[in-house]
Amino acid sequence: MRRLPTSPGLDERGLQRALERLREVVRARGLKNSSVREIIARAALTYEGHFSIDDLVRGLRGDALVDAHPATVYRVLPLLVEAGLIEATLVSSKAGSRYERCFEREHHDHLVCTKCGTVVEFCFEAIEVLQRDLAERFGFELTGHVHELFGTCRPCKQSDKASGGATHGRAPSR
Amino acid sequence: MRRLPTSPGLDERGLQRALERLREVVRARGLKNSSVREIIARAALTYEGHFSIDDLVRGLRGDALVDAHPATVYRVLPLLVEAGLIEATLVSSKAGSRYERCFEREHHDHLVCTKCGTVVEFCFEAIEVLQRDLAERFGFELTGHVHELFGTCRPCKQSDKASGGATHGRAPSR
DNA sequence: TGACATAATGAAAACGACTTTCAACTTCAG
DNA sequence: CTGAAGTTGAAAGTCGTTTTCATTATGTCA
Ligand SMILES: [Mn+2]
Ligand SMILES: [Mn+2]
Ligand SMILES: [Zn+2]
Ligand SMILES: [Zn+2]
Repeated sequence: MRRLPTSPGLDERGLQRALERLREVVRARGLKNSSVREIIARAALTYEGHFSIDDLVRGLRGDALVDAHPATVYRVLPLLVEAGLIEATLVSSKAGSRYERCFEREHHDHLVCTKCGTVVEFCFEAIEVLQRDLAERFGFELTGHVHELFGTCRPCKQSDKASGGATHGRAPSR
Repeated sequence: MRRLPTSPGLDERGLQRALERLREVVRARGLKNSSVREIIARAALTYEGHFSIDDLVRGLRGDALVDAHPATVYRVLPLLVEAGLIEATLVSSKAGSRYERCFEREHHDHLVCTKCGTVVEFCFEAIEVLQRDLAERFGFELTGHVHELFGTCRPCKQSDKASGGATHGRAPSR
């Protein structure tokens, strides 16, 4: 059982490898290259942590790069998923989808504090193995899984006990 | 690792216990009793399997009982969740929420065939234990989790191989 | 180096699940 | 019984996401 360090954004060399992979998918699907798409891909790949579509759009504007239209971002993200650059994550949040880079990162799942929104990323091989066993037992070929744990982190537990409800830090992100 | 049998709807005695629990919550929250709410609760508790809000509304109409307005169902379901009668399930389906009875049923997670929609309900204590260990390791007090496995069931795998794409049974339920 | 076919884009409208508003209707304590 | 307060259906509103459509960008083939 290992906690993963916060993922830094991809560096320029990694970015090049990722964009190359994107271009392969674009070629394979008979699409055309587009600078806007690559700008969105760069923003997604260099984002540190989990992001919503809105985070990305705002980030683009903030970076003073050409800002892409939300509709375009909505169109591009599925392509980035197909290319294996990003993946949907924290799927059980009822408010909008969230994504994170998966390109050149290892698989992990999430432990979330429902009070303050803290997210711990972990990699637990024993559980992964049991999941595979289970799928095999039932004759399924496993293609993916969603595994999110919810609870109260230690700081939240303590401030709950002490002050009867005040939070210790940032508010839950939605 | 155990596969759960398909849950039959609750029988009349169980229904009475469940409604009693609902009435306790209603009382505790200073609400009033309502026949419509109990009709919706009955429909939810006797539904066999996983249901969407729409399934429930249609079921009510079909049973020739008083049909409740969708808005009312949307209002009542959270109360049933609070009372521990039902819970949200199959949360990663991007289309509307799904629920299932949890009152007098044991906890379980889901293995879903993404081709045909088949859902296998399983109970895997070893994984449950590891989840608790993990949360404790990181100082979290665990309150819940979402665990859904995705894959291809044996029939789908075989029809894929044989006919190059035809499904063996019903289509994926969204 | 065009010129054409076709993909990509922004803007706005449409969508769908869900929530809120509001007037009419129940429920229930006094 | 009566009134205060919760509940309901109907309709409007919200919000994330998708679709439509006119315009612009890309790439292939003269
Ligand atoms: Mn993550
Ligand atoms: Mn189930
Ligand atoms: Zn916390
Ligand atoms: Zn199947």
